[in-house]
Amino acid sequence: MQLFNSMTKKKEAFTPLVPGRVGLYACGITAYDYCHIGHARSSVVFDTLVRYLKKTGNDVTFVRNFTDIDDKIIKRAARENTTERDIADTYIQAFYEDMDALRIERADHEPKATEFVQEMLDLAAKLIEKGHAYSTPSGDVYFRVRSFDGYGKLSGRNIEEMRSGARIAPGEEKEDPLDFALWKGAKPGEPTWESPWGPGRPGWHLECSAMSEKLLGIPFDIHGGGQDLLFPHHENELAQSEAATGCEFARFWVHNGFVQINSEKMSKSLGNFITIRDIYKLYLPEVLRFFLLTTHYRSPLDYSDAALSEAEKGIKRIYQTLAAIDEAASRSKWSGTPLPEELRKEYETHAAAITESLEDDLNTAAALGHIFSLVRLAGRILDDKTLKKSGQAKDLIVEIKDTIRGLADVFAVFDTPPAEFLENLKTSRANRHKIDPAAVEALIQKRQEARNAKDFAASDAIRDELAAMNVEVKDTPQGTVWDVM
RNA sequence: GGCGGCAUAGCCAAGUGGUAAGGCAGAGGUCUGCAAAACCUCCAUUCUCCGGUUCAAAUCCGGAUGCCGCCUCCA
Repeated sequence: MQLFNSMTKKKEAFTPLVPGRVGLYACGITAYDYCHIGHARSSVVFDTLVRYLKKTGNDVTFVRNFTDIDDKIIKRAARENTTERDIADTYIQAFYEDMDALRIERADHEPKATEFVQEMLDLAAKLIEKGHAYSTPSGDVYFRVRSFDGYGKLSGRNIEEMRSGARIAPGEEKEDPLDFALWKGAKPGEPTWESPWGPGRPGWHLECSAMSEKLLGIPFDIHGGGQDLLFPHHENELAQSEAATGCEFARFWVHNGFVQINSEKMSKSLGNFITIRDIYKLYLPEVLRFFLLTTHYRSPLDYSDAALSEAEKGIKRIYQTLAAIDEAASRSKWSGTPLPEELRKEYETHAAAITESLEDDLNTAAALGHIFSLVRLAGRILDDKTLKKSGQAKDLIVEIKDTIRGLADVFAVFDTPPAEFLENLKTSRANRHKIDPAAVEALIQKRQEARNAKDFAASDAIRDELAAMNVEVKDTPQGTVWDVM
């Protein structure tokens, strides 16, 4: 497949180092708070990529780490008068709850930084030995940025330009403002580990270098993460690993775009921070996942209630078609009316285009476009009085259904039984609008009585009343049913 | 200030040289007591603007304008 490589800034044909085996490392969360929509996006992007690589025949080893020791965790533990371990465990647990609902598969390895302290110490020692790092009197260890020629090659910066902006903070014993910490000497009240340089704790960048090398070996195929990690995190990881080993670190760098709120970056200071669990209160997880797939993974994605609700309508339509196909296909007698060749061709064109879209830098947005085209094709057949009785046409719509549902192993949507999805959606929407089903049923009963009496003025008035509650009524041959708008 | 990205219909969005996918909204139709839902059909001679390259450009090059991100922790 073609994959955009942040290192070269262009799409390249992706082929694993060892044919049929892919090693992928994605930076996971720092466990100090609930996951937000941005984490959801990043997780969905790499989950989808892993699923696609597996589907196309690769044996994938996927590593996603947890940062369980860092400034923010320490701060929160202090504020809540508990341990760093407790904070990390709490939010790792929350991560699993949120991500399981989003159908994010567990990674093959989910290392925690604190489990790899020895590997980090070894790596730091190796860097010191090679002259790429140095320790300071207060027990810090810094990476000597200027000692590594390739520094800046990933993020497209050069050292001289960066130097002008960098400053050495008071109390830091850096040789150069650009140097970054591999190891931080102990400060009062912080958890520490023993090291050759005295007690302290690991710097953030070091963990990913140590864990990826240990679990995947270097070089590995794909390193992923959010666009914001490109600099300094990934640049620093690369410098550490390549300086220490002398060989290439990661062959492909894949970065997902940001989720924005009203075209602005989401941040706590702006007060536009949206957690995944906040969204689940209003929308089904499957709707969120579908929404995240409607935009190409490298583009910025603007989150809004309106956008999510639009996505909800879209996926509802797909499920309604799947349900309609099931129902149509359940009849037992079929005519011999032949299926027009061009309809079959249309199906094949779109079905092939779905695969081509995914092959092209995991373009889920384009793939979804073709899925909708298949939905419309099925709708046309279902709408045709002659064709809907044709055995050949039935075969095609069933094939359309199987194609869409078959995509579930990559998209991780579309494989809920349609009736169940539609029912869940109704419940989700009813909750969102605070609709009391019993009250609705009572009104519908009243309306039915009016209708039976042919008192349409009264029945329409009740319908208006329901509409004001966001309830829509549908009079079907099987009786009146309702749904939430 | 340095580096980078983006600009496609009312809104969202795909599209890296061959003549504008798809979704939502909207309009018309089928159905219906009337509706709704569903389904069908229609809906950008044009891709922020100005130049250039080319037989051919939304797509490449140069310039302008606007928006955004990174450069400090961040998915």
